Amino acid sequence: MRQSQLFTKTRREAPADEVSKNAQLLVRAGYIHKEMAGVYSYLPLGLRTLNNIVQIIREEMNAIGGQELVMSALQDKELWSRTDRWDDEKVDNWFKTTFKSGGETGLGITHEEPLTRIMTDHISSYRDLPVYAYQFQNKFRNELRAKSGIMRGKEFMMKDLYSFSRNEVEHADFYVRSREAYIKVFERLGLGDRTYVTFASGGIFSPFSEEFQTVSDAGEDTIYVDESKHLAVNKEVYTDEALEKLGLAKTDLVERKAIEVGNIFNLGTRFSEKLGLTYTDEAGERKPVVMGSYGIGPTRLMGVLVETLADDKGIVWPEAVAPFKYHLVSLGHDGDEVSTTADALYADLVKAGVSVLYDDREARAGEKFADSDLLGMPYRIVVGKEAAESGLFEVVHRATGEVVKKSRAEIIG
RNA sequence: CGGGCUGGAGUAUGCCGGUAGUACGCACGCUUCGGGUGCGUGUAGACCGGGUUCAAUUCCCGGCAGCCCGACCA
Repeated sequence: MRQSQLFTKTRREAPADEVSKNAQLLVRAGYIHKEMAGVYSYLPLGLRTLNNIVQIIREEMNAIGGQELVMSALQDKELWSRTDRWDDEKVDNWFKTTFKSGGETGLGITHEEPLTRIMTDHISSYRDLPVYAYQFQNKFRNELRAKSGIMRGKEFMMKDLYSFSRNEVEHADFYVRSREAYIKVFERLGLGDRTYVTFASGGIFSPFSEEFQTVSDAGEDTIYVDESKHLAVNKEVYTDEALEKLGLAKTDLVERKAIEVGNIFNLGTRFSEKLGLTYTDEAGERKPVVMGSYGIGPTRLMGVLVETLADDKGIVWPEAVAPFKYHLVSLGHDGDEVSTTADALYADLVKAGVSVLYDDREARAGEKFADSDLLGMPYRIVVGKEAAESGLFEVVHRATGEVVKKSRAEIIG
């Protein structure tokens, strides 16, 4: 993509109404636009990044048998009443509204209920199980206080997968596989080293659950990390009982601030019993389906990546999620030899299918470099006089600043 | 939800009870061209409602919006 055609522009100064690093940088770089407190739009560069994150998660969910679908945002009050999760006394962060024809609806905060009901149409025999279904969708939660930029919004994207199994054994098998899949996701995103499987409270669902916590000073949670075992315990369940269950010793644990980037829950038969999701087993006996739910927040992850990897010059994307692999920066002017060389290289890269953002704007080198640092592509290819003459291009690694000279063929290769 | 703060050109800000200043941006011209070049000209602004006052962007009240701390976060 030619940067001269990109409608978003960078800003020299951070917006006054943002304090979090992720929002400041993403707004300055033109990745996102703030609509309201806790509500952000994703602009072209931001969407490309988000889509890359989504694709990694999608691949890993598919790899463990997940089937993608998408459910409605508008929710059926009657359905949620059956599980006692409609009443404001029970769940207080609904965005509720009314139909012109009368009656209430709400914007989806999560999707256990609708998916369980969908499954009642399709599951009736043990032969129909197990089923693993997931979606990427914006969730709406009427938080009293949005904060931390895109890491905690009122509208945010979530990947939510739900498992439907015959029994606890089958469920436990998938639960373990989902945990492994999550670990792969965070590794691919470049967050593997600092993301810990974390023992936590199960909330309303069960006594315990597992979270995936990424260590970051911008985090809201406090966890206790065993670095050698790469495990952690959330402060909320930092008890002798929990530590014993995990085989962790207090003396091996260090306190860290962290942000929750994923979680996995055992749901048991709580939803299937209330909503009538049963199947007939081999013996002809009707049984409730055993469920689990598994969430990851792609938009939050995007914020976490900025928080943990950015430096004082701007964003630093891991290659796996960057909107473009290369930022081709031309220092030429008015069709001179330098810009002709850059144009030719750009054409070759596009032809070869290489992901590249081409800064073909009429601007000074300093401004272009500053913008390039801010935008955070993994590699910058600089085309100046030297490159035009020698045919060797400076390829600068954004994260380390390391410079390597490469020929056109080597870059495309 | 409790506590605190803020609201002015597109953005970021200084001052102020009486003609709203600066920087960046943007437009035009010249200049410059490997880390936000320099100069000139132009462009553009007080959240909404009420009150006090001769006079309110400024002070007071209410609303709305935003930010921070805490609480909450299935």
